[in-house]
This record gives sequence, structure tokens and C-alpha cells, in this order.
Amino acid sequence: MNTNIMGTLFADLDRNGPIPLYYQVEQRLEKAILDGALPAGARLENEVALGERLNLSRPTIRRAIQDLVDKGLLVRRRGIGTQVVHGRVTRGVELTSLFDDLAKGEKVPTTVLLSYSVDKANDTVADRLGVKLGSPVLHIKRLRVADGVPVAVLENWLPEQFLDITEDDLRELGLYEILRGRGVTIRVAKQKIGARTSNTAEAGLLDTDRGTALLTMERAAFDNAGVGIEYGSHFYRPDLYSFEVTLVEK
Amino acid sequence: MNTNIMGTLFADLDRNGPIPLYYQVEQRLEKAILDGALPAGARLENEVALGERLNLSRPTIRRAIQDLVDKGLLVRRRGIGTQVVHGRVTRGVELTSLFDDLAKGEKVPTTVLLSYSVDKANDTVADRLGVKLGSPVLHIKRLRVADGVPVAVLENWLPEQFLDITEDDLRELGLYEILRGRGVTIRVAKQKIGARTSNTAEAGLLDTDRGTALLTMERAAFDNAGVGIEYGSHFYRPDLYSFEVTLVEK
DNA sequence: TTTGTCAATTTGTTCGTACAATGTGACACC
DNA sequence: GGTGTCACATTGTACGAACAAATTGACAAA
Repeated sequence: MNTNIMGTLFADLDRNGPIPLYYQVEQRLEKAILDGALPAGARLENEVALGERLNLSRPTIRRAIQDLVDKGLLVRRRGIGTQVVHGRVTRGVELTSLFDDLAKGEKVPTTVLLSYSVDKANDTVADRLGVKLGSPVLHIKRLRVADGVPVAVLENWLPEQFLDITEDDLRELGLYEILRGRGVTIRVAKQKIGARTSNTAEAGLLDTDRGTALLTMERAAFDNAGVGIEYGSHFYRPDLYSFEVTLVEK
Repeated sequence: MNTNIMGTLFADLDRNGPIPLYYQVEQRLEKAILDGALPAGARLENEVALGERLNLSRPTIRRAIQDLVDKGLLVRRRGIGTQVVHGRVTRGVELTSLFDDLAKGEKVPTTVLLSYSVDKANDTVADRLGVKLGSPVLHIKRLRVADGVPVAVLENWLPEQFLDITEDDLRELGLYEILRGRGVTIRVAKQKIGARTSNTAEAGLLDTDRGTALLTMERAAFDNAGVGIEYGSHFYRPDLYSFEVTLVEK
């Protein structure tokens, strides 16, 4: 009976197109799992049989499955087989910004640009971005609002090559959207998540009382070549925002 | 000149032992990067040459390198080569508990067992662990102290098969250490990190004032088979603890 | 000088194959 | 009835090979 599901699932693999075969298999499997066609606990066919059915080699099948294991959607045990994980694991954090996060949900995000200037990199910024102390950096501060309610204050520093990002750009788009539009792909990001108590100014921005808790996040992001792209120091209203992370033991 | 480093680096591969070759290569490379023998920006030899030198096949080399790329230590580009990332990316969070985290550093961790009981699973616990509502679960609450300073309050629920964990076990070892000792391996965990304001009781436990900010973390952990192992709801003193996460775009 | 083309380098994808390690279940033996 | 052993199924590791795709640099052409 599993046979039927699998059969229809992979009816249309594009063997000549630019999309890798393992990725096509991976996406179809992922969709089947998230849609519930492959329910929690369901056992997949073994790798060789799956390969024969799809006319793909075992390494290709393995690659697709392995990626889903890394994402926490599948689990496999030697001698047993491969299963869909039980705990429904909604997808973890990816490399997105708050803007993207909100766009995915139903809330309507808007941005208020609080400040925009070209500064000289101080110790922290120079260190995190890997630029020289005192070199020019774009320094922006934004208030993120969802459905009229202030959610977060985002302060970012970007290196010299981004000085031409305009205030209008920032009012219209999320920072990561702007970067993507310029062909910049972020590859590695290091985040530090913490908490602290707000002062009067911060509380005012978020429309809360002074002395309430803030959720804080610092992030340094790097591109393919390991070059610093963005350093940010943000704080969030903890009653409106939290971070979800899915960890997978290798 | 890279030749020398590489030559000595892989002098002693154990080809017959139980440790996979790709893993041996991976560990040696990782150590070289963290030690600084391979500094940030250094370019690795290409995969085929590396394979010839070590007398390993290209797939084996690729596997080792790929794992390090996934960890955020290496970056590679087609047509260019493989490089050590620039921003020194200290290792991100893995599947460890606070106890392990502290043990790695210089601080001396101790634990005070605040409460220990067998409860019936309520809605939240039943949902997170995937057990039946009202089924017996081990419910523990611990205060984690580092160098005499209270750092965190950890509240955990574990399913029926762990009811025989004793109070003494918990006083001596970290929870994850106990689980490992019983042959349980945690494979997937979902964490939610947030913040809130402390009440009088919570502040008292952490030796701070009521109304200060708390860093909170909820976690549900699952084993190989996707079975719920542990659900925890914790809070931390934010001036003493924060979470670091390294994200790598696939 | 600029532009286009081509070769060289390097990683990305895919195939095929073989054997090892692990868990399950059946069966024989005590 | 219990226990050990063996075959079987399945994933894990490792090899070898071939071609595709992206980037760089050199060289030729306009």
C-alpha cells in the first residue's frame, strides 16, 4: 500500500533539467511528510528498492534521505529502516530576518526607520564584521511593527560596499531581502540570544513599561567567502516574539 | 607549504579500527582549524589531490569536508576551492544540557534538587512527550549553581520508562549524562527561547530581585525512533547565561 | 582598451559496486 | 522453557569512475 503513495509521488522527475535529482526526491518527500501523506512513524521503503523503483542509484536516494534526516524530519536505524519522526517537528529557524518571519505568518509587518547614518566602525563592529577599526559602515536602526504593535528594535551595521543602500530601500524591504536582491547570499550566521531589563527609552519604543524584560539577539552574518556582511544587535518584546530552534544530533 | 601541514596532519589514519575514515579526517581537520594550524581564509588542497595524498577516495574526502561545511567551519565554491571561514565561528549549540556546557568551561557546577515526584501528565506534557494524558511521568525541578552562584532553574518531565531514575542520580549527574548512561541517545530536539519578567519566588531562587528579566527555554527531545524522551521548561539568569546558535545555509 | 572565447581548475552530481555493522526473527539445542 | 546461533534485511562505509557546472586567467579579436 505504501507502494501506491510512492508510485504517484515520483511520477514526474525531470532528469534533464538543472535541478539535481536528489533535491527533487528530497522536496517531494518533504512535502509528503508535511502534508501528512507520510504520517509520523511511517516506514519508508528501503534504499535499494526505492532506487530501483525510481530508476535512481542508491547514493542519490541516500543523499535525499540524509538531507531530511539532517532537517529532523526522518530518522533511520541500521538494520531497521527509515521512519518519519514522531514528534511533529515544525521547521526550525533558518537564515531569515524578522521581516521574513512575519511575512510568512498572517501579520502585516511595517518598518519605521529610526536612524540612518554612515559611522566609523567601533571596536565591536570592526571585530564582528572583520573590517578595520574606523572604516566607514552603514549604521541603521529600525522599529519593526506588526499589525500596529511594535515588536522589535533592530540595529544593524553593514560594511563599506553597502553604503549605497538608501533610506527608501529600507522602508520598503527587509534588510535580507535587499541583500538578496543585490546577489549577496548569506552562508553562515552566528547568533547570541539573551535577555535583559529595558530602560526608559527602550520601553518607550516598544510601548511597554520601563523595567520589563527584553529578549535580545546579536547576529554576525557572513557570505560564501566568509566575508562579514552584517552585524546586528536587536531587542524584541518577549510577549510577542520568541526563537525556535530545531537541533539534530549528527 | 600547505603540503607540510597536511602531511603531518594525517600521518596516523587507522584503516582497520572501528572509527570511520571520513570521521578521522574530519576530526583532524577540525582540530587544525580550531588550533589555528589552518588559519581563517586558508585554502585547502583540492579534493582529488587530498585523496591521493591520503590514499583515500574522493567521496571519503568529500564527506569529511561536507560535514565541516555543515558545521560552518569551511566554505567551498565550485571552480574555486575550499577555504576556512573568515569569521572565527566558535562552535554553536549542540545537543547538550547546561551541565555539559558548564563542565566544558572552567566553572564548577553543582545541582540542588528542589523537587522530585511522579505526577500525572497534564495537557502540555502529554502533548510534548507524545504520551497519554494522565500517564505517570517523572517530574523534577533543579537549581543549577556555578561557583556558588545560582544560574538557572530547570524543570523537567520524563516518560514512564525513566521513573526509576533516583534522586541521588540527579544530585550527582546532569540529566543528559544519566540518559546517555542508560543507552538513550537523543537525536532531535526542539527548543523555544524567550524572555519574561520574574516573580518573587523565581527571583528568590536565582538570588536576584523580583521583576528582573529572565531568559527562558522550553525543550522537547526525541530519540532515534522519534519517541519523546524529555520535556523541559527552564529559566536562566540572563547576566550569566545566553544561547549561541550557528546557522548554516544549505 | 575592451570584449569575447577557450582552456584549465575545482567542486557538484550521478552512476555502479562491494563489503561491514546492526537489529530482527526463526530455529535448533540444551 | 530458555538460550545461543544463524540467516536475513537494512543502513553505514568506502571505493572507482564519468561527466556537468562554475570560476579564473590567458589569449585572440574587434
